[in-house]
Amino acid sequence: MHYEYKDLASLLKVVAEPNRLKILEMLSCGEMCGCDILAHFNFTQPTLSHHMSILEKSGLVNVRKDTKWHYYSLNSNKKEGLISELTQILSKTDHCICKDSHSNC
Amino acid sequence: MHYEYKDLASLLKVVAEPNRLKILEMLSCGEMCGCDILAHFNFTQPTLSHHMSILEKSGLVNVRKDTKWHYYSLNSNKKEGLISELTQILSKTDHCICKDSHSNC
DNA sequence: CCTCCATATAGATATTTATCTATGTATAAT
DNA sequence: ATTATACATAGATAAATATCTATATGGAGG
Repeated sequence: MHYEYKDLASLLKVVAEPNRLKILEMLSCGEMCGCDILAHFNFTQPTLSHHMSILEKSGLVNVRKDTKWHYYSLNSNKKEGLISELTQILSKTDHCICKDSHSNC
Repeated sequence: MHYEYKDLASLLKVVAEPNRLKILEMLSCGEMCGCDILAHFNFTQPTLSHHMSILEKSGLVNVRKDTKWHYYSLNSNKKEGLISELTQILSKTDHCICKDSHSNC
């Protein structure tokens, strides 16, 4: 299995969760602190902490810590990288994976 | 929770799996039958059947059944819809979700 | 110093899911 | 007819994960 599939799939998994999608959409408008994000959801604070940790580790979201508050923002480069990688892998290219194989496809 | 998040997240979940990503990349070159797809993987035939069923149900992949063989192909409309929805939800828009809320974001 | 507030961590639980083996079904070929 | 091939289904299992309650940490303000 090529690494690119695993890496892209991991990043897609981060995005493939309704609450995290909504968080990312909110952050597309500009940075927000955790407590303001939390106000838009029904789940508890530890659950938000869990989601923010996943978003942070993925690189899709940056954090700026100002004393008590953590301000989260979207990492545009990572976002664009995700979209372009997904677009590319789903598009017909000159280098077709099937042509490398011994299989008769 | 808005339906759009759940629906888009479901579709992203289909794509957020390394083997399915590879299958989709293979299908971007043109249609293939199951047995030829299987030749590119280490898992068993029932596992491929499971993945193809998920891809089919999501609408990302179409099937043409010719007697013994099932020929799978990428549904370009669905693919483009996925990419455009993801792009849109991650982009700054006039209608910001935060501006609808009573929260002070 | 004590109390609120923002966030993180620990630990438990229920659900989802990717995989396997075993088996069924349907078509093709000999 | 019997055998081989392509695919699906059933049932089991192990791993991942989204959520909760309870608790810890650390800064702000009285």
